[in-house]
Amino acid sequence: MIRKHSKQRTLVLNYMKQITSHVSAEDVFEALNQEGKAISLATVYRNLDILSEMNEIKKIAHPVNGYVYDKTAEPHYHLHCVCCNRLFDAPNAYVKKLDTAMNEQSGWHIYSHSILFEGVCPKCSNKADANDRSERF
Amino acid sequence: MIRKHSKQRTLVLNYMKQITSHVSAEDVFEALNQEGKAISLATVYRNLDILSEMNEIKKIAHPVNGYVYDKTAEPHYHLHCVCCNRLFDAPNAYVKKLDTAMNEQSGWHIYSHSILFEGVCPKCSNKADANDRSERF
DNA sequence: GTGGCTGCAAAATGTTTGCACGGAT
DNA sequence: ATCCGTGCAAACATTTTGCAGCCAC
Repeated sequence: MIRKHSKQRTLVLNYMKQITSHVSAEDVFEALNQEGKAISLATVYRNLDILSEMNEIKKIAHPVNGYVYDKTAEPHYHLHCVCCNRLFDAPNAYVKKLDTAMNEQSGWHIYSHSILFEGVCPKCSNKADANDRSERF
Repeated sequence: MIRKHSKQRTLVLNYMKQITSHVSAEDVFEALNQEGKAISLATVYRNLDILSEMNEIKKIAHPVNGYVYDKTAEPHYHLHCVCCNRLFDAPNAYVKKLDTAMNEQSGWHIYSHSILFEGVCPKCSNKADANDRSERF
């Protein structure tokens, strides 16, 4: 389908390229409106999906909070904090050879893979320690 | 919380232990009722969550179809067919050392990880080939 | 008898869709 | 002029919740 330029799609894309974490459609909707940029929630949903399709961003299934969008479509890995449920990018590089290996091993045509680490982020670890301490006294 | 035995939870657990793929709550609901085992959808949801909590099964975010449940809580890897959207277990073993490595690299307390391979399953590859062929003639 | 578990229906949540209008090409 | 994109509200799919009665302990 031939896509036309639209002010709203540009708003969404610019917002996505500037964020550092991972956002829901609702997040984008609220952030843009807070900035005074009027846009409807349905349009945010539509454009996030279109931008995913255009490989500008990536839609990912959050382990507990529905779908979130990633500022890039480049494959990389994630850390999920089971305590605060936030999602972070992992610091290591993408291991492309896992794809070719799985390709041969499974008989599938593999495009890419993603790794999701489950754990507790430093912030929540500290909070837990503080709680442990306070519980002891 | 103290858990009491219930006929319905046993039904759900038995069903989960016997399946080979990955199922939604709706799937479990329909399958059990088809077998003549009366159970309500809300109870299926409740028990799937309880069983996850008890580490008998695992709730996973399907990349496109909401949540599905895995017959085991043992960490392992998955293959997702972007064509038919079915989810399969990967044939390779869990690499525990990825967790310790990420632990050191990130400063997080890592529990486990999962790898999701994206690709096209053999069945869909064949279908696509057939289509290509038919389109040519 | 207490308190968890169930079915049912209602509610809540998250996302998509139909439609008439406005804007890009 | 065409037809894609928008806002709005309604529709929709999925999951959760409140409640009264039932059942396990």
